[in-house]
Amino acid sequence: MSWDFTGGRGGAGGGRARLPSYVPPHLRNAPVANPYNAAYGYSPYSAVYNAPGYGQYGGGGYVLGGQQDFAPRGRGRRGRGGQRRNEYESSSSSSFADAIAEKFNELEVLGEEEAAGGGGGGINFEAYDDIPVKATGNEVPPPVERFDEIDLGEGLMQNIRRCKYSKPTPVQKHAIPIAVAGRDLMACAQTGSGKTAAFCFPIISTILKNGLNSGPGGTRTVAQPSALILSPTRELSCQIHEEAKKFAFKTGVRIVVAYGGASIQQQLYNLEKGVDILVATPGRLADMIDRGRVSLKMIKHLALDEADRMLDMGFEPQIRKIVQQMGMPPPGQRQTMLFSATFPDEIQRLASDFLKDYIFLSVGRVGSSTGLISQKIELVQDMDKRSHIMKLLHGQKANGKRDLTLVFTETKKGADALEYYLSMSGLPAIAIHGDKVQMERERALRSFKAGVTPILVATDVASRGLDIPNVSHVINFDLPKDIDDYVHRIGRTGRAGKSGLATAFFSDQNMPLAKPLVELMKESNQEVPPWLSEYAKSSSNTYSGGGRYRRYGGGGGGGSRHGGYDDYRNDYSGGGYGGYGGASYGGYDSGSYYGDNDYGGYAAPPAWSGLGGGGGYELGTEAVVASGWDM
DNA sequence: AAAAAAT
Repeated sequence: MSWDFTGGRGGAGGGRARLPSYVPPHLRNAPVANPYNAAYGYSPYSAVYNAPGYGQYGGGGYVLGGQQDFAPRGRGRRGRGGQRRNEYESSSSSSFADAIAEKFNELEVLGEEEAAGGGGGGINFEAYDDIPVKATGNEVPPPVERFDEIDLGEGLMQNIRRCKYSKPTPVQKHAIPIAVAGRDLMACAQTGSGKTAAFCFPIISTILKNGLNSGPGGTRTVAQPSALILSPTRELSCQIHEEAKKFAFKTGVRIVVAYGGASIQQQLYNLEKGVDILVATPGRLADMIDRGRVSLKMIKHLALDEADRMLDMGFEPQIRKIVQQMGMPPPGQRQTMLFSATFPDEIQRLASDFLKDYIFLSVGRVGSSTGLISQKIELVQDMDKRSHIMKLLHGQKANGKRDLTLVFTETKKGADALEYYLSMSGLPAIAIHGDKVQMERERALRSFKAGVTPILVATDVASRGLDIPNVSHVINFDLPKDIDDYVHRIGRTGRAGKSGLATAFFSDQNMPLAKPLVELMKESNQEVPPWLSEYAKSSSNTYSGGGRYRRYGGGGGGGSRHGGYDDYRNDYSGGGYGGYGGASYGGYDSGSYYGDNDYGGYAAPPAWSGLGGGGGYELGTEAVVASGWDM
């Protein structure tokens, strides 16, 4: 349903080929800048963290390092991503190795600049001293403080150094030892906190230890990867692929990406050359399996990025099919790792089918302080949204900022319409959404990243995982129905230690979101507009969950609890979900699962202090890093 | 009344 104006608008396109969707005037007849060929744009944050470290580490569990009042709730919001750009397949590279080598050169140059510049960019790390960490499950492997505490293999270690990851991020400190131990893992960590590396390092390391597939692996035409990484969007799969290639540089580990909207022939050809790690979106993967070109029978590692999205209503059947009905070894015979910044209990429950004796890891900020992301909610009715966004954007223009602004709309049509409106009004905007052909999607993203069109109007296709440097402003032109989507959306800014602004237009349509939004803002110490608080109060009785778009059953009770973050196994007050034998900490009883508006009355922080000889350790506080971050 | 994901 993309628009096609090129044919009908005063001959604007001249004799050019018709494009399947509207091209803003400033992009017509001009080559799109190609940031990718020129610079990898990896930003170089050497991990500079003031790590107070864990508290003492005693016997059965961690002793708190501080932050005694940490309540086990909250969500992984607050992206502080390392900056890292995507590089899609670039036709200009003479060879793969050259291309990668170029990237590392870029890295090194940037790394020096960054080092000279002082790394922190003026960020006050003091404000981010406390990152609560929680890991539950049987016999949880203890975290590490440094990459070299674990034998990841020389090749990988070298790449880690090349990437200037001098120190693991908090999620990496915990997840890597767990994953290297071969354990299953469900991990919640902030947007931009280094999740990609957290699952890639152990996978690459293990593959190196166990020996690579010799030759093409499998037969010539049936690829048999030993690891599979699934993600919910094509662009995110690309990004993960790019990341993973850097980590596997010169190790011999082969990584191939497969997603829809691009030539399957090329992807199949890449697979034929051999693959150890396959990064894919679900549809294309299933297609390849159906064609008999990919077999999952040798899978030893399965990672789902944005796992809660992958298991939400629309996606879950596909994923279940791939994981359970297409030849993959069952849990216990493979390692399964799920990562996301948000993890509702309902989804955790679904996901537990895929896991065996897993560890639940939660690394995030609770009641996060001053906030790299400043959230503003404005009361703007639908009919006033356009004039309002014009005001905002013109204001930014006047500031002479060259920063990027990411605008979210609810629908694809809405994205196109807004792109058109902004473009017609002289603002350099471009849209990205799932009705565009892949090339246009990638072009839009490139053009945005390069600053050619510093305004990107997007649907939720761009809400998760994408690491786009320099997004200083996220505008929720339309608020999402689900608060988790809001969390992911605003997590596109405030990355790499920079501050970010998130502005939302709240209209009458958004009443059901009032309460969860207020809770979220309070948790992140944002100033809540009085009118919104009022809405939240009145809506809490009106909307008791179960809205049309409510993805997760929600049972009611104010409909405000938004799961995630806590191991649902400890949150369960009823009968047994077999097999979870007591090892975890003493389990705070999280109060009523249903019915309580305020996150259930967590019985209180001290509840875990008596962790007897069990497995789970608790909490440390750590400083945040501005590096190695993301995904 | 939605986005995404195969052709």
